[in-house]
Amino acid sequence: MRKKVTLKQIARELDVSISTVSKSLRDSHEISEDTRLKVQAFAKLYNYKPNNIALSLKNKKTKTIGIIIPEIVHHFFATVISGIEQVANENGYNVIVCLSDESFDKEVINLEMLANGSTDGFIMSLSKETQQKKDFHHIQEVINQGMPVVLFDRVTNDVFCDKVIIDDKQAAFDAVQFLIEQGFKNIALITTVDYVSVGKLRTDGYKEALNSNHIAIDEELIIKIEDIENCATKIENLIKSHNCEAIFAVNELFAVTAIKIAAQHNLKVPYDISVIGFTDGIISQFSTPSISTVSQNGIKMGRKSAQMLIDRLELEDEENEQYTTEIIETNLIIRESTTTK
Amino acid sequence: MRKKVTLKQIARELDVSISTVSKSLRDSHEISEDTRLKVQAFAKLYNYKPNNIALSLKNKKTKTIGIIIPEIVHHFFATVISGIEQVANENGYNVIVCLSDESFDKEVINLEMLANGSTDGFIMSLSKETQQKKDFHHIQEVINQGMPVVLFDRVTNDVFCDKVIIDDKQAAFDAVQFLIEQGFKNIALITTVDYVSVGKLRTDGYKEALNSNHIAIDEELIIKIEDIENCATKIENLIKSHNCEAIFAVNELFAVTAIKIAAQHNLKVPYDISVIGFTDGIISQFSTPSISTVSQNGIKMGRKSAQMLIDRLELEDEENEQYTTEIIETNLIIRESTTTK
DNA sequence: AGGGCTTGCGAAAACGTTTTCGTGTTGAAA
DNA sequence: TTTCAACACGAAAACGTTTTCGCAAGCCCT
Repeated sequence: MRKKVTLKQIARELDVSISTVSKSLRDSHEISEDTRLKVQAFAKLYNYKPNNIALSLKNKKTKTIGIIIPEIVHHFFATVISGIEQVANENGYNVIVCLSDESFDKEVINLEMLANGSTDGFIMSLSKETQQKKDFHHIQEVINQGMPVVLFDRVTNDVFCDKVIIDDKQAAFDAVQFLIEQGFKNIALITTVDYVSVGKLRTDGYKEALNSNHIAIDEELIIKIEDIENCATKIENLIKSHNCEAIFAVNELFAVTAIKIAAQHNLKVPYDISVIGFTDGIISQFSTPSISTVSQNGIKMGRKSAQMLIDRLELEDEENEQYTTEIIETNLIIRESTTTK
Repeated sequence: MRKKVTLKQIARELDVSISTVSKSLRDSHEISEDTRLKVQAFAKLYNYKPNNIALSLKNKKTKTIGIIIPEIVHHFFATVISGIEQVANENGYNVIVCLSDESFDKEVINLEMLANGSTDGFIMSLSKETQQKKDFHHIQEVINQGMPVVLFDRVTNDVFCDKVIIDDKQAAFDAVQFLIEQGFKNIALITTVDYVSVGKLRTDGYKEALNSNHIAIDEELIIKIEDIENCATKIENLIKSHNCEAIFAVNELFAVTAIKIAAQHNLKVPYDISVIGFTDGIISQFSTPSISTVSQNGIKMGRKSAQMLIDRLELEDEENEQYTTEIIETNLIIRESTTTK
């Protein structure tokens, strides 16, 4: 077992000082070519690589980005991480991933754990519980300590920092508008409870689309799902009791579940009901029928978030207090789950 | 902006030495109750938290696990990370995630980057390119330096370390055996090229199942996909040219693609063709028809990997050279894509 | 020969901890 | 009064770097 070699060991072997070794390896002009080459050869032979931890301590920079998200087993979040990782790597950063599991406490613990020197900044998406409690002191705290934070997707207005979002309301509006243009009037909405920020926004977009087309909002056609486990009966009732012609679902799971339940009642999508979902994930692409959906480009979102964070990290002096909110465009992908009336 | 407070600053404020502060906070009996309480109160007030980097440098332990996987936008890998993260968190470790993107070079770069002090050990799954080149010197190198490595799923016999796998061959055998028991004889295989270790093993299992049931292997019924993009024609040919009654696919994507293509040719699954896939991901669960599949428990795999790594990290003295290979059980989940003949 | 410059190198501080060891003060025992 | 232990605290080393500064030797110029 050949342990990693340090400057000190090289110095001892070659009978020079540590400073000389360090300078030689960094091609300092202070060192004669003789010594420089000798040291470099030796270092190469023993495969010397500087210790990152020591460097971090010295430079007060870890070159590491902390990511805190609700869960990773979720195609959208996975793509975002993927995007973050790309840009991070391009800029010599590593990413350290923590999962809050939708729990406020875990979010706080993870944040505090990483804030003690482990990372230079954070990219986060809020947990459901955090959004519900509206308690963001932990985030404010790390910002006060001078660590930049970028919030994405599930954000809040209560903390000032850079943000990357999609225009959820507009995207929902567009989707519903599309359905209306296909001739549908009785359009149902399957959404989340209101404290989930994106769910609320998409609901707003839905309502606005109906309003601007002078279609009355029928509250019976709107159902709010708390947990996916026992949503079946609610959706069942929706499909049976009303003659809904089309459904806008605020995520993939709701969309595919609706399609399944419809099928169980001998209603074929899209012939009997049209469905549009949200998020272009695996489900939308591969289910039969494939699902028309609002595509939010997770990779792009991740890349943008990482770029904003790194920019701020490498600015450092200017103290640019101008926080910006970046909006990633969405687009409607029309597949097999929609048709015209 | 209130920067993080250090021992030194507390010491200066209270006019005591750094040692005294450190000892007070660690409840040393060397310190009088007076000073101890005074220091603790002050530290609490200023929300002192020890700097992780400094601790890492001192202890030569980072309490961080490096994960290197081919990609994260893949349900299986996401579940594994999730499992790793659970156990890591329970034991006070963080995880730092790097993606090789199926590239050998990126795998090497990431490994070397993290090996310079950033992590205490690694959990990896090999990239396709690495498996193709059969070059594992980078992994051997970090092991030689005394950092434990756990390989999972895509492993190799050429490097000695702890491993966590499923019994791919047996699982494939079971799946095909099941099809045979349903009365099918013309069973096709959609698999990967041979250098993907798990693909090869699953292919072996398929063949063995046929053999042990005295069914001749028809090479025309076996197709090997290199990249998913243009596999359509191959699968099309398979479905059209042969009267294959059932298909065993070595992953979800192949399975769902086969079902789609079959549908395009007016062949209904499972009435005309039965299909079994591999990996119980989103696709299998939510596509219509839902897909019978071999379920590999990613969470369990991740948890086990993390546990093995941490065990070895915290053993440290015993130099236990006994490497073990853990096998995670799989089970066949029968859904709508299979029927009896 | 003396002053000044360049060259080549080492000592030491700094980053923030923990821990070992030493040391001065006190009180009590001899 | 001397001796000794207990007590309370500080100095310093260590982890592995980088970088500033100082210093000695050699050279050139006058």
